[in-house]
Amino acid sequence: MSERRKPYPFDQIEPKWQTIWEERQMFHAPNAGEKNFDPAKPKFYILDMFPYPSGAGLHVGHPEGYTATDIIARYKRMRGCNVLHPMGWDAFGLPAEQYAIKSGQHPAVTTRENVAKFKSQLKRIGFSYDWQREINTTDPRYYKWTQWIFLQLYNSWFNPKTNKAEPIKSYRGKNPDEVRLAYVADVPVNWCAELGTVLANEEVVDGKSEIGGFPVVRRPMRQWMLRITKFAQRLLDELDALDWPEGIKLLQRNWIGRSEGAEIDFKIDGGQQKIRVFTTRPDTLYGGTYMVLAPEHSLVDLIVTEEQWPAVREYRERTARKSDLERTELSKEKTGAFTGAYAINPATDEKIPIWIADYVLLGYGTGAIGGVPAHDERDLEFARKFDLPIRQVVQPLGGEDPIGFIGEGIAINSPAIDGLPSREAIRKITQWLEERGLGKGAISYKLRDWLFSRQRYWGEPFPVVWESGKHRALDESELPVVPPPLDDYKPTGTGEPPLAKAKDWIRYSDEALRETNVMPQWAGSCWYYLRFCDPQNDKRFVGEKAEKYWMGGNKPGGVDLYVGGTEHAVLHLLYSRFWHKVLFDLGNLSKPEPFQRLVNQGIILGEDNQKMSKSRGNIVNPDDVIDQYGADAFRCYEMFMGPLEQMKPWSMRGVEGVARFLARVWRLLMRENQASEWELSPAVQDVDLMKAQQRIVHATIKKVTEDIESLSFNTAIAQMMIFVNAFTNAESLPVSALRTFLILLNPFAPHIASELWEKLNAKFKDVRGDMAEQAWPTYDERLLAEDEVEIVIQVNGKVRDRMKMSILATEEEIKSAALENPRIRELTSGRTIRKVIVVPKKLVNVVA
RNA sequence: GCCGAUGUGGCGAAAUGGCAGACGCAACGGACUUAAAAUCCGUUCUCGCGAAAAGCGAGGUAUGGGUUCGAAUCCCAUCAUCGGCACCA
Repeated sequence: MSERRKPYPFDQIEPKWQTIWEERQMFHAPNAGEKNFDPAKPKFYILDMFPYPSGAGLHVGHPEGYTATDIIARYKRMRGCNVLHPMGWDAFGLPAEQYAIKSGQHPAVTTRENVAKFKSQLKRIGFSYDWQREINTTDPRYYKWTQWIFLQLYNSWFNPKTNKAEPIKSYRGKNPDEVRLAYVADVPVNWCAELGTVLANEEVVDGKSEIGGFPVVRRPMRQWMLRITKFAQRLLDELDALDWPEGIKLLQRNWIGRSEGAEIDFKIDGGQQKIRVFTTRPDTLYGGTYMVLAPEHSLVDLIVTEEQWPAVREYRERTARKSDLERTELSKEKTGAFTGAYAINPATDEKIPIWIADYVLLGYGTGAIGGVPAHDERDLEFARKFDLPIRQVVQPLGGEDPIGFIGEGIAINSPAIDGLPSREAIRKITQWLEERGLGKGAISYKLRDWLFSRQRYWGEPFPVVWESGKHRALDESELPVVPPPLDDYKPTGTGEPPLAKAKDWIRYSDEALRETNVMPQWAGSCWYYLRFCDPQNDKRFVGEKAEKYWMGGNKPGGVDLYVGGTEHAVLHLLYSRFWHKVLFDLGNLSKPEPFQRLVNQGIILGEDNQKMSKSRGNIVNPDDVIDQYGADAFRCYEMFMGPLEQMKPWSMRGVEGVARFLARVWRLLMRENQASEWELSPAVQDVDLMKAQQRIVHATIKKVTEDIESLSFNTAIAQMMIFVNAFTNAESLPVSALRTFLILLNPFAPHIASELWEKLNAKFKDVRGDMAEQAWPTYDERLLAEDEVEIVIQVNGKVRDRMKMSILATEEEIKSAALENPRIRELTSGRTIRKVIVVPKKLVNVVA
């Protein structure tokens, strides 16, 4: 790099202040009982989504949200809050392990290196994290409690009567293993051969693994599951009171996917069994001309006839081989097989054929449907393909084609409900079914139970052992369960977890073997915000008092502001809420929700307006930016780019512009003497402010304060630029105005603000203390007001002239002044003035 | 296909019912300099009438309509881009 002279010595002052902050531990937030804890201060918990420390290091997208939260954190401290602003590492899981496998090093080693790199990068940006609270999900002192939470899930059940999680002891049924919130099931899972593990539905995108983009196939395996579906209704309802973007709430609602309808039992013709179906349109029951089971449905084996057996078996094998991708790609063409069996439509008492088809999913509803081809697109397509009868039972209100009509209309050909509009028909037929014991109203959710085990090495081991084919949870006292130091931790590829290779480790006792699956990546991040409240506690996952204090307040959610990317809208944010509710129900937490306010930062694109990626070569590394322009410029540019939540492209020119602004701030106070040393400018004097100066000082306080509160950092910076432009070239610079300005600047550019503050302190004795200890200034609305304002005069909405009026002028005075204005008179002459609208202090509109 | 977000100068953007383009970038001109960089000052939406400047007029916030004295902002329709879901019965 050329030895261009730096516009101001950021390369010296930035490390200097970072060292001072660290030495004095200025951003440590004391808990109750610690020294310097002030119970009079209100708490403010502001949280970033902690990163996966990948090998690539930080890119400029990470610090966008982090800078926003840091500004708020520093601002809130100056406003007298006790601010919890922590950082940690989400270091278990697939990305870390894939990287380790690629680089040939043990994940523990690469994780340690990556954490060190991320931490040093974050420190260079000057974030005011309380590093005493740093946590790492791969630390046994941390994952001990992740395992402990798993035990809480294992040892509890969801009581539908109380609508709460309760200790398993309160369960009165025979087999508690059927209701535990953590349970084992043989289920068709998303198996990714390349990654050697199963994945959660949420981790599969378009039939490929979210990480790596490898093919994923369906395959039945014995897995640990978490009964999140029991909480579907609460996860839905309790969204309402959260201050989250509506879009994110909607994503979660859609993911949970609640539908109201009915469950209806169809008798099998000539058999004892019943097949239960779920439908949102029980009013179309009379139109049910056939029935479809999911190919994997357990009743298929029992009902299939001799002659149809080969065709059914062939079809089932074919669908089982299909990956999710194929199943959706081939969705245009319906497939299926006839079982040879018949069911009785409970409304019409007609015999209808039972088919299997892969457009019916085992995991949703009851895994079976009554086919109503006239009023369902998919059923219609299926019926046409296989030549099944189509019977209209809903009459559209408009002139639409009744066949394939899926909207609401009037029930026809349905004796029990003929003539009723759809909604009423639904109510009536549901009642009709209930009276006859044929069905009942029901609610179904798209949300599935959470597949919680992974066949990998780099994750939390389960605190579970197996004894004569049965699982048993370990006692709390046996935690943490530490994984063995395996040399060969690569996935086996067979579905057997790598931990199975540790022959000594898995032998728990003569009778018992350890569970060899590990928990998924999301486990550690599900509760890390709780651990931050009390990270050193080795008696409890979080101390009661600490949790009450930091997660307290009068809203349902504990964290006051949570900033992170939209990509976690349904994964992390849903899982966290689920765990939180379980822990809350069991009496371990004081609030039902983790995060009160959520803000998503937008993605930062490369200079070419494309998503940053290695292959495009458009990645910007924060270290390079800081080398050239300094951390303060980096921070300010990240915020000046545009609204926080918006997607926006990076621009090095833009960084330069912001760096110029900071250099102007520096030179406003400092000048270079003949020995090329920086010294305080003689223009800085202890003098009173002129009226115009006072006005701009107070306008800047107002704008910056309000903009920080509304997270509009870009316009806050613009206002500070206006301030500097206004004071540049002033003959004398009142020290009080500069002090106020530096306080406002401090959350954005803390290094330069601290340094200049120190320079002022060295010469002027008017104020004591460090920059970071100063109180946030307040503004006086009276000092903002000008004596005179310019008022725009419009004729028919078009600006025709302006005039200066006293701020005190009445509406009447403004009106007559406008009408007397010669230009306006000229323009309105010969016309009748019909109306005059006066907006005080702003404008007059003459309607002629 | 369904749901959601966004659309304003050469570029990032501001203004959320009252002067469109604050602030910054870029470009151009000037000052300083032997020169350059840096810095400081100024100009820059489009078209028309002015020799030119000042000035004046008209148009302009994706497109077409509407509400209103007044619309980037509210309503309806269309188009484009981005994101999510996608046989969920």
